[in-house]
Amino acid sequence: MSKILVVDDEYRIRELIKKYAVFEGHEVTEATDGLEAISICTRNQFDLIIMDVMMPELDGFSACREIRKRNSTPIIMLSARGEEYDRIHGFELGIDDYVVKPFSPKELMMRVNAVLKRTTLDNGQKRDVFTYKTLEVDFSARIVTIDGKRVEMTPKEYELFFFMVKNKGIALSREKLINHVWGYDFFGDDRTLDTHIKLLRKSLGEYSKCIVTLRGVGYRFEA
Amino acid sequence: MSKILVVDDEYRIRELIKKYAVFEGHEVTEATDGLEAISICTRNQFDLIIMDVMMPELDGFSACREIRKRNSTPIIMLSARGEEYDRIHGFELGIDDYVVKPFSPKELMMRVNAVLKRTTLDNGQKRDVFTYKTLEVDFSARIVTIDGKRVEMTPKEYELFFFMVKNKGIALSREKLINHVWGYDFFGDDRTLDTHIKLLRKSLGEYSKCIVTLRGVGYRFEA
DNA sequence: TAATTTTTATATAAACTTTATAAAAAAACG
DNA sequence: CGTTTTTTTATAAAGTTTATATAAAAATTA
Repeated sequence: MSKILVVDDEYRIRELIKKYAVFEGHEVTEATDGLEAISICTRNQFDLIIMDVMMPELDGFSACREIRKRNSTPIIMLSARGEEYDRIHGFELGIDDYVVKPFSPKELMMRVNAVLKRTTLDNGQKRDVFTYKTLEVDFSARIVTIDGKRVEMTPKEYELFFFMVKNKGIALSREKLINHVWGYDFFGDDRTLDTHIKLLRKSLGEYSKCIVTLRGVGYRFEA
Repeated sequence: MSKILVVDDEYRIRELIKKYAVFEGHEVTEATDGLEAISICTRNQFDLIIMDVMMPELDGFSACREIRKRNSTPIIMLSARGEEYDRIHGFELGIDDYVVKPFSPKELMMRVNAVLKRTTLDNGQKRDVFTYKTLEVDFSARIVTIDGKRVEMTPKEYELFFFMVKNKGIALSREKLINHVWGYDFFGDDRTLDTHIKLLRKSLGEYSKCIVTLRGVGYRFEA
């Protein structure tokens, strides 16, 4: 059983999806446009969002972007054939899958279950995953992947990276980073952090630029 | 849960907003006019202010301006259709959003949540952001943007600017600025501050005029 | 012993301060 | 008042310092 948010301005579509999803044992919440979807998402945590691209008030892409600023709930997009092909296929927005309208409810449900399976652990708990383009950080499994390929990281690299990702968009002072990764009783060399940042950047390849140096302060992870 | 201040002279409107906001899990404080709003704001810190434009004693715009002199709490304005279109849409007062009266409580709540989400970090903490026209200073991220474009600043520029913005509208003596940015043990040249003010003004472009020279005293940031 | 972490040493790039000069404002003076 | 002098701030450029990146060696840990 998963909590699903269905976002579509057409009542008929919402009901159709709801019917099938409830039949599969899921709990469904509805929203009629992007604005409402965002509003609901700020108050509730869903396991999956099914969202139409074309909607009044606020379109699906914009809503998706807004929602992703807060959390990384999996999103399946519904779109008319040929509609915004690039944006759906691009990883920019971190869309997990898409279904072309008109769709067969059966096919949609297959995709829904596939996504849910990806984001659910064997023990039924939800995976805590951060996604940005082709970079995936699985906090539950302590696994980082780029383009689907596993990125090996040493314990210190993990700690440093996870802390930065968890605090993305926030300026982190060298002191804060050291205190968190090495502990408050670390009196080591000042270059230790640099070295680990260097190793981390090397591991991150093309995403190394996400770690921004804040001269005189520390570092910040941007995504 | 956020702390919201509702400012409107009509009891019915206040109660309506309060009912919905409390339902969404927020904590609501009420004020009946601009004067009272300012008074309350000097004693309390809110996460959001919902304020009517037309009020006795002191109108919403004036109150907004006064409040913004002290802090940059997000503000949503309520206005009758066609009322002061320019001032609401202009960035002058730094209004975050507006809703036309009569409004649907549902729509207002969506906008409330949208604004609150914008000002909340991933970790749930409030983002510390200052906004004036198209100038945005994100203290949490240590990022300055103008027209949405990033403005790169050196550490000293940041320190100087952040201190001035935090003390906007206040005359800051050269001594005070130097003590804060360079520390009390700085015995450098007197031109050092000038040079950094110059660099800062260059970075600020059109907003350079916000840094006013107070001959014989120091500088003041105006916004 | 291999993997990982820390330290050391050095390079490099960025940022800071000083110097010198120009410009502007205020004060002094006739 | 208008002009000159003094004081203060603005600006540009050169010189100096500092912070971080990087490589490699040493130490630690598993």
